[in-house]
Amino acid sequence: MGVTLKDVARRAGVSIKTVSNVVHGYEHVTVEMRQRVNKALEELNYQPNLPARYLRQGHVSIVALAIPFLTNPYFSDIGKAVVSAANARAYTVLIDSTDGERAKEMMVINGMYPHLIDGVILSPLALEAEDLLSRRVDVPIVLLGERLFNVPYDHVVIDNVAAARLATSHLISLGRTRIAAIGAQEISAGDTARLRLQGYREALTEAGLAYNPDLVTRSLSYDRIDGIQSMHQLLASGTPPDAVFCFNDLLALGALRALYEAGYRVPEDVAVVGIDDIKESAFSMPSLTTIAPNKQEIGDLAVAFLLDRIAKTYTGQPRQTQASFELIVRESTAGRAASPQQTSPIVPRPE
Amino acid sequence: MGVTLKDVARRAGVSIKTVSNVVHGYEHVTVEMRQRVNKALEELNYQPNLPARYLRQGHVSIVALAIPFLTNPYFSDIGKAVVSAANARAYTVLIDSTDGERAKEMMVINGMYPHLIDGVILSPLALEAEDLLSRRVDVPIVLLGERLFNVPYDHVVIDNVAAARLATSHLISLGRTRIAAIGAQEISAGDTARLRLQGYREALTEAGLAYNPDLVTRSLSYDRIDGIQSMHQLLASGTPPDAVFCFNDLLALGALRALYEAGYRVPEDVAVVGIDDIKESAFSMPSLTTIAPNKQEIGDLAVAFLLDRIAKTYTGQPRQTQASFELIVRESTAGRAASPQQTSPIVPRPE
DNA sequence: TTGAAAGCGCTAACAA
DNA sequence: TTGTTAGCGCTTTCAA
Repeated sequence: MGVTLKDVARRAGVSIKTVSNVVHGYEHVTVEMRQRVNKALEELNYQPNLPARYLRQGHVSIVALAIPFLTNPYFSDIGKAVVSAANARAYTVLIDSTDGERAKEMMVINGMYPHLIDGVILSPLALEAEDLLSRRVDVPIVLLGERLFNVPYDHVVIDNVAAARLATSHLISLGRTRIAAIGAQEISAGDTARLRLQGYREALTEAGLAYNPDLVTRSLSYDRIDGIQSMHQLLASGTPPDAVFCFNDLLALGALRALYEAGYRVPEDVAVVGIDDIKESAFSMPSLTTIAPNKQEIGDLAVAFLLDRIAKTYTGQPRQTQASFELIVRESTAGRAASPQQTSPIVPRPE
Repeated sequence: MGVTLKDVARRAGVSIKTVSNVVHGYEHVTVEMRQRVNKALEELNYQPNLPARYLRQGHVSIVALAIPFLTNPYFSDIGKAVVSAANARAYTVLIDSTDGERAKEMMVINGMYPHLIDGVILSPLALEAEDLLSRRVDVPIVLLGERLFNVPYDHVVIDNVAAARLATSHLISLGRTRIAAIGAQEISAGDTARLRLQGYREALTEAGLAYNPDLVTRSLSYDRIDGIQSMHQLLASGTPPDAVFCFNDLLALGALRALYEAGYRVPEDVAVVGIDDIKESAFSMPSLTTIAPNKQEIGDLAVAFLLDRIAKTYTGQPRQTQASFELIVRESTAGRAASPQQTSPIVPRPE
């Protein structure tokens, strides 16, 4: 196997403990000892055996991040944010994708890597509240996203109602009146859709516009293809909308694609807004106006909550925090006047 | 801490070994014993302590995958492929991003997670051959991509020269003669650019077209923004190209964006081809013709090579394999006649 | 300031 | 078929 403390100790002619002390930067070691040990360490290229250390210490300084899809740019952005937040606190992140399957999410919450991680940050898609309530392992969990609020775990979200209201209001401010919504879902599927639909309706009401169910399409998943289908459906209906609020960027990019296929001009004929601010949205044709959640803030908050729980620095009631977001106006609503990749953030008005 | 084998043994009134036998599905255990143990296992919700097992066994059934950028869709696709290949062989994957920084790549090859992983699949960007040659740890490594061929490690690639030749030939077959190339690099930066440029030139020569350096642009990185800049540069030059071969999809998507900004029609005025087949390319406007490397095959091969090395099933000379690839023709070269996404049923468009 | 020894939870060799 | 025990490499008392 590898080089052990024992090997180093023998080489340096000292005890194991002394080597361990040097490795850990323990203060009270004579300079001469320290030099001798460091020399042996270097010569033998000692690498600590982490499993052994973990076995002894009982914790591992690793957290898992479980997201539905690694290849969804929103989630890979979140992944990046979590990794950087965790690294800043000397934690390693093990990234896992659940494919939105309940079975995999169950494995995540019920100790997929027993004793190999100190905690989990989970963005659930299929899990039900009872799954979380009946779990038998006690590894700390922090939840991300708009599902499972009635469950005793720390949770990081954005204010979806406010975000949707801001997006819709922006379309209204352009003078649009037939504003469609893409991405509604049956109640059972989750809360994201419900909250965003609520924000959409609130903005309409506030502006004195009637809510028209014919302008709202449903889709099970939130991928580009769903946006394409929904948009085609809206265009095929009697009177096409003059604006669309899509419940995420991938849907919006699909909608742009469908409008392109059908020969509509964006934003002249139809203005489009999304939510997520994935990188691609700054480069689509036209570039996409969107709500940008502060992803780094989401990562920072989630890691902070989780490490609190792990260290038992905080043992109180479950906390729920909302990360900030902003509207980024691009060509899909402002036309070519908007500089494509530049951001012109509009901060939501305080509640 | 958690529930241990000892706890279970006490509960079931048997020895630790018997419990261990049951946990591992050892054959020679009486039914009655097995039942008693399973009951205790269930009641106590036993979770094996992996670090302890690893310490004992000396290996961990985990491999690391180190890619430059998690948020680059090509690499997240590769990540997905590697994870599925590894899972199929009962291995867990720890995904890491190096940001293309030499320091981080050095950490990866020099035992970032000592004893916590059995091997590494690395897609190097900044590392030099000597870095790999002088490393002192002996964790198996498999290399991905077009760098560092003169180094004694297993390596999975695609035939870049052939791929570039195919892409360029496709443009030639459309009758284009002023074919530009976006993504060339100084020699030092790596081999991808050199090989793809070589394939481009071979295709030109084969067709009796002259190589024109003015039609070749350089870019340090391969992001959308680089494609935008290069394309603008080409358009600003005296006579604009009638086709462009971009050295990856992100460059090509940037080029599409620049053509859109400048008011050119694709493919009528300028045809565009990329390499990578990231998901977004099927949905861009127009959708992007591209070379699709078989990413699952890349993942399968890399994992197979690595597990061979870990198990010492293979200890011979370093192996180098080329994964297959294919040309996917979409709108950016075939026009609206091409079906935009191979997979999707598109609702017919009015006019 | 340094050393000796116990023990983390597990598996494997050996005994019964 | 089941039990006992040693030891993986480390950290942590406790002594010296």
